[in-house]
Amino acid sequence: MPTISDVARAAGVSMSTVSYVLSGRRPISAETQARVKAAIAELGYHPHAGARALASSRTSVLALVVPLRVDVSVPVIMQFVTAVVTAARTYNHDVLLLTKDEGTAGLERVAGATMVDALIVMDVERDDVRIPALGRLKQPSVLIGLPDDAAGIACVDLDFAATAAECLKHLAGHGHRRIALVGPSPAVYERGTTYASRFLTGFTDASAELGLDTVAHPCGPGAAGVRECLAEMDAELPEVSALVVHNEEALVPLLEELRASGRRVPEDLSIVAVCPRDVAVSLPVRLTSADIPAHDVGTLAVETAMNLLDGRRTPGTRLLAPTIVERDSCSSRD
Amino acid sequence: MPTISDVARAAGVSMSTVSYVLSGRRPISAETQARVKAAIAELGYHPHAGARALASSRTSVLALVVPLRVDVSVPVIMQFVTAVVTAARTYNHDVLLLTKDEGTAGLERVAGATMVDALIVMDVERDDVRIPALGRLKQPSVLIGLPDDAAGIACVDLDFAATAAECLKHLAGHGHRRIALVGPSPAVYERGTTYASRFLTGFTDASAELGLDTVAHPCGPGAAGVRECLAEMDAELPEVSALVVHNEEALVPLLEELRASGRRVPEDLSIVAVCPRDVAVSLPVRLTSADIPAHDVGTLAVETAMNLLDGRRTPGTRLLAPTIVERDSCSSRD
DNA sequence: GCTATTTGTCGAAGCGCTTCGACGAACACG
DNA sequence: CGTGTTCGTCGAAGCGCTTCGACAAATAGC
Repeated sequence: MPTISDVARAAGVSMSTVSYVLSGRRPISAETQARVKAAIAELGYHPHAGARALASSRTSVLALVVPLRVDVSVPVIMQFVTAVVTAARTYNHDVLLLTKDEGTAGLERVAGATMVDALIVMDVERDDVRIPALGRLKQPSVLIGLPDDAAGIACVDLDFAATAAECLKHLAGHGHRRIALVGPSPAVYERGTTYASRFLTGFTDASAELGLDTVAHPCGPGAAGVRECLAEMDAELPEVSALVVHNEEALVPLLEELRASGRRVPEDLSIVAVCPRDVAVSLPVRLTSADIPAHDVGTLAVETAMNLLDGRRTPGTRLLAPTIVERDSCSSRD
Repeated sequence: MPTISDVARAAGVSMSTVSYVLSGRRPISAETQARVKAAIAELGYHPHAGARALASSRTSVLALVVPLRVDVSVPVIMQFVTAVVTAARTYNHDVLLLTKDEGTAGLERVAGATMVDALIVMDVERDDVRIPALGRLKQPSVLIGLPDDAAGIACVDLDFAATAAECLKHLAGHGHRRIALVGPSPAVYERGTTYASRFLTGFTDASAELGLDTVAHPCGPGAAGVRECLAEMDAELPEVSALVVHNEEALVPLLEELRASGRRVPEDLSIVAVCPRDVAVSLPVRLTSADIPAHDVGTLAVETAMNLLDGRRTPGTRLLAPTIVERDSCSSRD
């Protein structure tokens, strides 16, 4: 492996000149640059990441903490991950993958060892123990999600309250007045992931504002969970004409259950789902949905981290506005 | 951030002694060890990863290259990823995540910069351009998959040929003689991922050996793909009594299509699927399946990498034996 | 009891890079 | 034409760690 001094010798310049050609931190004449670059290419030189990190205290690596086997849908997680990795690469950074189950120790390990320049943390909970730990690190961090108290840490997420409101407005616009929310599984609420409660709050508020009759219920896993949820809703508010489904896992069994009980979508029952685009279009009925913009959120998280690294001030919290895409699961009721 | 010399001073020893306490490469008396460890704990010392990498040429990081938005099922990819990350941690390594779309350049970048000790590459194709590139690196690598010519690189995968044979034996054991294979989408074959062809070969060979009547067809995406695939099979080999499904994406639309056309599973048609356990159990009918042991494969890949790093010789290719788990989608035919 | 060996520790030399200060050369200004 | 600047380059001092050789002390071997 050639080193910077091999390059310097080959190009007939000093090491520092090579370094400045690479970093652009000082002006170097065009001819010298050309010679250095030629030498680099010819020798197949790559700067040693460790040496660079040691000398510059910059690693060009971002940590990304992902949840493992939780009730967040796996494809959505993967979308975040690919968005973050792709965005990081556009800033010449790589991504070190940590799992949530390492908890606080994992964060302290990679930060303490100066393995990363910044951290991006997914699936933060209402009162996440990792937040104070992140605050203690010398590296900046960005949360994907919105805890009760972010303690000054930057957050990025979809605006779930606004999303709920949009779903209701969409249905109300189609003439629906009696609407039920099929929420995430009770486990999600218990775990304290705030997107569930933010959505619920948005739902309740918008319902009042629009003067609708609504109920909301969590929905447990599997066909059994769906059946139970539907039954309870039916008891509390009979004859709903539309469903807002904020639970990806429930989508397949829900449609199956409705079909089995003879309720057609959208003729008998309209549905607006909150899920990524590809899930919405891959089901038997193409669902009108509020897309979860995993890609945008991931990209924005990386951008925020980069701003922080460059010492730029950034807004504490960025909530992305929802977009509803009309497909085939909503009918008008007049 | 305290450095090793802060620790040394606090413990009243030399830097090298601290280093040897940490690495265990030289004998250090119990008392000294205790003092050093106390100092480390008190100061909250973490060795600087870059400095360590520079001095020792070891990074404690593994690269993992994952496919992005391909026709491999996302949950399966995620299982590999979590298995690799978890296994890596048991060896005190972290994982740097690369995406396949960076191609050869990504491998050369992280290896050339000495960011990683070894590379694990998923989704290798029949004649993958990355294989020669991997051979040129100074770091060892492990492939998940089995190319035509691994060029001396270690490979780990499920034994798909044996899996196909097991599926057929299972069905034959239940008295089925006319069996169809619903294969991956044509795109998978074209891309040259060998698991598809290995499975197909195993299927054909076992079929001949067992004296069965079989057909095999790829199956395109969505309900349309499934319908077309079923129709063609029906034309070529009418009245099959069982299906081997080697296509996760097709599972949901396939079951839906069978239900719609009034064919009950398993009364009218038996099914053995090749998919991860959780997919098999989450469908309307719990499927008898050959589990894809993503966890085992990922773990084994990391173990292999570690052996390689320690200079231990390892077998060139490790193919894991399949396991068929009986559930509710196979009936006996006498 | 005297030479080998082992045990426990230290000092110093790098690992490959960035960055600061220095300095001559070229250029600008009045 | 002197005096400031800017430009382009160099040398050297680290960044924090590992590891090699050295060496005193303790232990073993005969």
